[in-house]
Amino acid sequence: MIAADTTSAPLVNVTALKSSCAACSMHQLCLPMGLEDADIDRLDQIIGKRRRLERDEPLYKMGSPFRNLYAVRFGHFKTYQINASGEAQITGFQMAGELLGMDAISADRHHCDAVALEDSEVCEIPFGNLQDLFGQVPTLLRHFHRIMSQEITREQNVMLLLGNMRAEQRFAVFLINLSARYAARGYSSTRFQLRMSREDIGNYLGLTIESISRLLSRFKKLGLVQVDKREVVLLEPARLKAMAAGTEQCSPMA
Amino acid sequence: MIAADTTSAPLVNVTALKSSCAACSMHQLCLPMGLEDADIDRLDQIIGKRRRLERDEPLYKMGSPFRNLYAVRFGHFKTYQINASGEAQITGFQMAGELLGMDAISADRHHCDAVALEDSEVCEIPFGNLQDLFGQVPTLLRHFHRIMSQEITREQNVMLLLGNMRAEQRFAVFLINLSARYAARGYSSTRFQLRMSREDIGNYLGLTIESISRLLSRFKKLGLVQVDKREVVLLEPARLKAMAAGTEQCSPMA
DNA sequence: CGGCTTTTTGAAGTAACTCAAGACCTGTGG
DNA sequence: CCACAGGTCTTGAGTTACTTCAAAAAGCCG
Repeated sequence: MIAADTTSAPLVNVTALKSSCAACSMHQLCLPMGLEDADIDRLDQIIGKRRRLERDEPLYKMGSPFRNLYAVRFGHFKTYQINASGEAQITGFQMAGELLGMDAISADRHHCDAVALEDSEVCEIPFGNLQDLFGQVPTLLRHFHRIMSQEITREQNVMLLLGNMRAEQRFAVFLINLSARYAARGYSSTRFQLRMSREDIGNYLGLTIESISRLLSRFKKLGLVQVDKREVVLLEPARLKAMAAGTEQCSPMA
Repeated sequence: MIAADTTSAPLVNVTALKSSCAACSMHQLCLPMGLEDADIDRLDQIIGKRRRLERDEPLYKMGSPFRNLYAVRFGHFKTYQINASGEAQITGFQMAGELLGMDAISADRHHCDAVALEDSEVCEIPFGNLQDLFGQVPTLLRHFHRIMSQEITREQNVMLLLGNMRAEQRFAVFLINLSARYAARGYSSTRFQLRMSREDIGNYLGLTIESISRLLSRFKKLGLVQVDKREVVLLEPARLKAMAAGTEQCSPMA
């Protein structure tokens, strides 16, 4: 359907795919949030080309030089760090409207790898140009600070999760978090596809793939969720929320 | 020695304690890093009064309205989140030259508690004024972005630690991290005081106080460190670094 | 000193891991 | 279309790293 874009000549590609924030369905969640039309135009002018990625294709690698932030247009990504012994830790899953690459600002090099979980598209946002624009559009600057701050609080929440939650609570938090993010994008909050493997989920939550599988089975048996391959239905979101908050728990095989 | 300041009248206090970044020993690590003298002066003009805190005194609480960022002048702080079930997770320890409160920008409310670990002093940095200054001093803005980005990467490193390191590696990372930060401040990298309790360390590392105590005993027995109360000497920093990197490990009681 | 908190150490328990095997899916080529 | 190979997921059995519980030792401070 859209294969023509990817096979066309580069020049056409760049031109055809030049972004327009105003026309993008994500603009109320993304960088241009709250901007006036005139300012959105100015943002459009500095935003680079779109970039399409296949499943498993890296958007950037740890250590590569930092030039752009990326806004997810559609699809999903994961970001992960690799330690000295070669093991990975997934630090986040990103979906449409979310910004990638902010960890690279401090050292001018990317601090983690970002990989597409499915066929996806991003807008390249040349950071140098964005910085120039900050001086002219204070609203944009403020919103950018909010986005960075939000990333900080998101990570603090993950630290809380990894530092002192039991497996079932971690998993409930994970499901409820996805649910809320899909809801914010106009999708169902109770029925969605997991775009990542069980292994990715386990890695992100500091658990093994087997634990995730068992957790899913348990939640299924308890009537909390319905699962078919990667399709998930949250049957009892309220109880899941309570579990995520830590006010309710389910015994290990009631 | 400096008690006179705290007991003097408020007005005198504010005046006497008005900050001067140029004169501050931390200015090459803190917000004014890399600024020209003229710009440091402009920063000085917006920076609020200093605030002195006693051990265990809160700097801000979760949910309180966000007005200021804080730069630590001396002393140490911890920041922590409290979940619905009332348990805390320490998200960081801050020392001189480090910035507190960036997690509050996104929601205009503080997202965690910050508490002094010992008698400490901070500079209040009214965020509104700082934002005004960003438009006039681009260097300052860029450095601010670097600081926020650095906080993001720091937290990603903690996620890596909590998500897939064994207890001994976590603890080695913790010690090496403190060592490097003291070194950057001109203090010994091999001999320093732990400003936080064993319980705080355990909480931060996702371990129990008993585990920390056992780890310390083991490291002591292995000749890696010397410990007397809260005074720590790193006897084999190279091996500790290797453990932190994951390239070396010590068996559970060799 | 005496009461308090913090730290250490030991013994027992357990949540989650590892190992292992089989089921299930998915895509490829005959 | 089926067969088969390679990955992903599930389930079970046994192990273990860390926790929990408990008690004593050490430090702190009025």
